[in-house]
Amino acid sequence: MPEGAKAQRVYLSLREDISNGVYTLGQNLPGEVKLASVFEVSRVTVRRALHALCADGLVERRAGSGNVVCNSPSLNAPVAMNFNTLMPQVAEMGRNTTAKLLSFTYNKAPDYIAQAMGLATGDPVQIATRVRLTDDQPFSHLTTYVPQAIATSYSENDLANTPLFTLLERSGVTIAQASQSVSATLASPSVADALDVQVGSALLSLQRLVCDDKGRGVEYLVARYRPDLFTIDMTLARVGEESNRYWEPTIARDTAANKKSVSA
Amino acid sequence: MPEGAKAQRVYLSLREDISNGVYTLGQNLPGEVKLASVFEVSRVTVRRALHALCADGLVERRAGSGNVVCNSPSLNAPVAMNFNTLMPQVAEMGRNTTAKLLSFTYNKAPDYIAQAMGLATGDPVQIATRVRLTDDQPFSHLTTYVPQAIATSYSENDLANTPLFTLLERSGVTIAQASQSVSATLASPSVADALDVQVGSALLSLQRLVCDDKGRGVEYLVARYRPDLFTIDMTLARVGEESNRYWEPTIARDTAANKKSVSA
DNA sequence: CGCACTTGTATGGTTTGTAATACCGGTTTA
DNA sequence: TAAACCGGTATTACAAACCATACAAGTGCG
Repeated sequence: MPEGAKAQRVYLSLREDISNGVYTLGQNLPGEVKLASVFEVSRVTVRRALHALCADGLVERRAGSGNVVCNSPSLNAPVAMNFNTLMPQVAEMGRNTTAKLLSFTYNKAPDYIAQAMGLATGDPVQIATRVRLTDDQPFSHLTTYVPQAIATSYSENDLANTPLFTLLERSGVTIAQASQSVSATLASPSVADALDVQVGSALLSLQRLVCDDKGRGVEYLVARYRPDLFTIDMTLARVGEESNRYWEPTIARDTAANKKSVSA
Repeated sequence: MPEGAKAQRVYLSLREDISNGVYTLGQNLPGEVKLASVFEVSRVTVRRALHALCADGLVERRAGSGNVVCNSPSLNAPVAMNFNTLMPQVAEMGRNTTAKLLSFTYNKAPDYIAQAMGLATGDPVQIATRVRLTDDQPFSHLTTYVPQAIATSYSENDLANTPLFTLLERSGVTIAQASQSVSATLASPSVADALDVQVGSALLSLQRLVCDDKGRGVEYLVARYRPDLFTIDMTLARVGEESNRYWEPTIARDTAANKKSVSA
């Protein structure tokens, strides 16, 4: 298997560091030879990455002096969706953002999904892939799996305009519980294309299983988010006495105050 | 800029499709020539990708017959730490895992951290970098920033053995609130080395600001987690009536039951 | 100035990924 | 059985990416 372009890895890594505040706007960045030894590549490769950063307007190259950071991408970014209990804000977002339906089929679900939802292997599910945009910028790539019996109660058109929760609850499903798991993955070509990022970028990954009051799975979500446009924020309060102190999530509908405290 | 290995793109794309249910377990996958034309690469390139998939145990290659899907990824994942309210389980983990102190200095904090903690730019903070391992596998890379006045109440040795929360509360600090932000980043050379992953791998990223009862920042955490060994899990319950339904986090100390439902 | 450091440029050679083509052998189906 | 498809293998060729090196030129500082 090919190793994957090294120059691109250097480029992405440096871009990360800049947007994460490792290198601030003043006069910084290690020298080319230093970077080359850190990344264990040749200086030519480092230069390719630096040229790309320069073309992006992130660094300015000064012969004899060094490379200075002259802009930060995510600083003035239209950041971010934020949520505490995750779901409610997603529902609210449904009104402020646009969605695009990429694919829509009925098929049997992958085993691990069928198993998690409590379906027999081979049961048909509706598989829909959507992309959500804010200000014409795609920030999330969602693939949902819904048992066919439930899914037939709404149309392909509904899906493009209305959040799935609303559709499900309108269909008479009583949503009771959800369990979700957050992780990170690399952008595969298809989602990279849909999210308008480079292949190999880091993406926030979310898997969610939604169950009704009878414990049957009604939705399984596989989501990918652009980390520069989307973060999962939450605030916790320390409660309890003495040796029995523990953390409790703060239920904050209006979390505007938190946005500034922990940037991203 | 290099384009990034084609064979790898085909590999990732196919893997995505398999795990997303586009190709199910039966007898499928288009022929090699068909795939080559779809991806607009040569047949040799497709074959490389298929060989890699075969080595992963995802497809079985049958001469004369075709390629059949024989497994789905993420099934046998060696998952994972899991937590709901994040903090308590971290404290529990402190006893089951080992930690290694990589660096320990007093220095001025980066601008954006000083600002978030409400410090004057230039105020010295203790900067400690630790790696946590489970079964000798490093899974998290933590960098903590603590104001020097507070940090002097415990020793460098304490830090390697005891969770920071315990140390802080033992020092008389009244921890009141925390706000955190979850995202994804690429592995930079230094953390990649510490976490034993390739440079450019995807990592789960967590930033956390902890404040005391007077609203002063007492700890700022920058954490990186290996997505294959660590996920953030949580369960939510749907409560409320009719139009006022919303999600509420389930406070689950014992979340063993959730582990199986949403794998990773 | 002169030294130490930086980026800019040029050269040559090696490695790697990719393409195009041809041929062999197994599988399926008419 | 024979034709049509499939994957397995091999060859040749080309281009891109990468590396190592050396040297020129710009900058900052004592």
